[in-house]
Amino acid sequence: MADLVKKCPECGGQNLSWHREKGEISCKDCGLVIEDKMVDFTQEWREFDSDSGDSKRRTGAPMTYTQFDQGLGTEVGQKGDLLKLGGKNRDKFFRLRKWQYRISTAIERNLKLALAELKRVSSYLKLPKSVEEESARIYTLAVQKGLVRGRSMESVVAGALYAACRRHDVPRTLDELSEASGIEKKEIGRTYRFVTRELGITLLPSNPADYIARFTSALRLSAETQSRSIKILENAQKAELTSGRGPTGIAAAALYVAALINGEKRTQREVADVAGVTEVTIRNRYKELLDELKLEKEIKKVKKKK
DNA sequence: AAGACGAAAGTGGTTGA
DNA sequence: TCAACAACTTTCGTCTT
Repeated sequence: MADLVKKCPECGGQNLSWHREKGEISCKDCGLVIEDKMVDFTQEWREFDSDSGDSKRRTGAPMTYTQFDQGLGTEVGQKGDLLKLGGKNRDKFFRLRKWQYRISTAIERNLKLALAELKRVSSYLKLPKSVEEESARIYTLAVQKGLVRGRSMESVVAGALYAACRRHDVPRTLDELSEASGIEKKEIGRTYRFVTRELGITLLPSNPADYIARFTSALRLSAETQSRSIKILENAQKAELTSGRGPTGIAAAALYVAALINGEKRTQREVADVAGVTEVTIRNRYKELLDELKLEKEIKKVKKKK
């Protein structure tokens, strides 16, 4: 990480120091802070015993990403340092401080606004705190990488939230994000893809099963139907019906079939609405499910009971 | 009359030359 | 950069309950 920057852009000196605790790289010659508010992302996977723990662990005081500067603000030059410098250097120092100030306040102002927006959307969707933190982290990274330039702040916020939801296995559909944030669906999708690619965040395609719980309660179906649909999903995955398809469509179809079998019929329209897909998609998935999983018998059984 | 079904044409995004 | 392509949607007509 430290080797990304080898020379000080201001004075050309190579005497850089990396303060891990402060999260910054600065030049020891002229005092310019080159990288600010960096975060050490590498992970130590093991902690051998409680003694080595303290030295391996990289977290210090609690740091939260939902505070706009994470409590890690940096300023160029303290009073004490200035007194040691001669006139010429002192001028330089003031210039640098002004410059740095401008940049950091711009970023911080942006972050402050963005995090307010993020909190608003997050509470609208009733997302857990962990997701909010995660998305704030993603957004902060995006800002530092300059990924927000040319994009609206709101859309990047929405994209970060979407990514964080996926990471925490509490997926919300793009439609829901879109409704909560007022950003167009495709715009969210676009920034989401862009941001995750640029930040190297890899995400598994979301699992249809993660949607089931929410859909079940939205349709007020029984717990049996829910577990039934999850079984159907498992079989569908074995039959390789799930790859390449939209996870919401699969989840919706599985739930629809399960409801049918358990005699809690919902119309395709109802299921389609809560899942955010069309009836047609449900029909297609539904048909595939019947073909591959031999569920016809079970459905007929229910029909006979009538 | 409402829901289920299927065909056909359109949309936005990915992929591979 | 463009064209082919897959998944999904929209729309609409027909069949079933």
